[in-house]
Amino acid sequence: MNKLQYTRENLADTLRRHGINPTHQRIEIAHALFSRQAHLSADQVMAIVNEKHSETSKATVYNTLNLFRQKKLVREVIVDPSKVFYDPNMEPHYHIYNLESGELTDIDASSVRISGLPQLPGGVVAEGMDVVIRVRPESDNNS
Amino acid sequence: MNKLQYTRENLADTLRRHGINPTHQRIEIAHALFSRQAHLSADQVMAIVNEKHSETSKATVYNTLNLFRQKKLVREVIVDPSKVFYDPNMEPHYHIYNLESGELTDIDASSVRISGLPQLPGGVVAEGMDVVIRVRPESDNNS
DNA sequence: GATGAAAATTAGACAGAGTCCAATTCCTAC
DNA sequence: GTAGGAATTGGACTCTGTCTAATTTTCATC
Ligand SMILES: [Mn+2]
Ligand SMILES: [Mn+2]
Ligand SMILES: [Zn+2]
Ligand SMILES: [Zn+2]
Repeated sequence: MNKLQYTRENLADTLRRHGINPTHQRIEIAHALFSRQAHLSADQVMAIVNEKHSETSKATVYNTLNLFRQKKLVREVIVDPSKVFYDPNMEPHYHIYNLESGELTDIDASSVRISGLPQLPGGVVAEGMDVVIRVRPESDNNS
Repeated sequence: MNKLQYTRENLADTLRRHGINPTHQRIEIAHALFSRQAHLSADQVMAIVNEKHSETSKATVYNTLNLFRQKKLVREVIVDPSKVFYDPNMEPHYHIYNLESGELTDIDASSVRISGLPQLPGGVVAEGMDVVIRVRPESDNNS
């Protein structure tokens, strides 16, 4: 499925293919997301990118993640009311969200069949569908 | 479907049935949500409850909405990264979210059929499933 | 009706995510 | 190497939501 290594060179090409000028900061942010194939918050991206030596500002992290989203290089996952997650997996897929741990897991969409959705109201076009299964550890009476 | 009027008296009974002590503030907050049958943010609830004369603090609005959620009187809808919506409709249903206007519309779940979802990982139990169709006005190249 | 304890409410300080802006730095084309 | 547009930066700012200690309300018991 993932044919190529996430080297800086390959990532720069990917950025160019998405119409994004591949700067040093942008490549590092892309590397953080793609090499891990994980759902990361802006804060987590910031920490990863600056762990060796500080080199990318908060403003740039937010600017870049929004740019990536606009250019459809990553998608946003809105499940935690306190922060957005960024997902480098653009294949159609759904999520399991553990309310206790905050852990976010992918569900492959190819096996899932959804039918009976109504017509959309006029004048709008669907941009995507999010499916989130909220789960809790067994026998947990809280929150 | 909604057999009874949302009078303060009936709402007080509903609160009691959910194990919630029906105080003046809690009844007003319930009334804001149920009489409108709308998806409201904490801020909107606050504005409605205080529009005649200020009588409910921000802390109480947040406390009460969280209490209602715990007691399963309302549900949270997480679609806007900047705020949570509270939904008095506890019937299984899904949502259409207009990314441009922020408008949130219900989709009746009874006609929707979802199959092929994988087994949940062990040790967790599903608390619910959220389905959100993100839409945009036709021919809108932005955001 | 007074008394006291538990429950609820409150103002305002606080925290964290995300945005904005003006100043600086970086790239690229000449 | 110069000019100009693009990108980055620190830090102030906004907004949603939480926390806390003080006050008010509720309610059972005398
Ligand atoms: Mn570096
Ligand atoms: Mn009133
Ligand atoms: Zn994912
Ligand atoms: Zn709804």
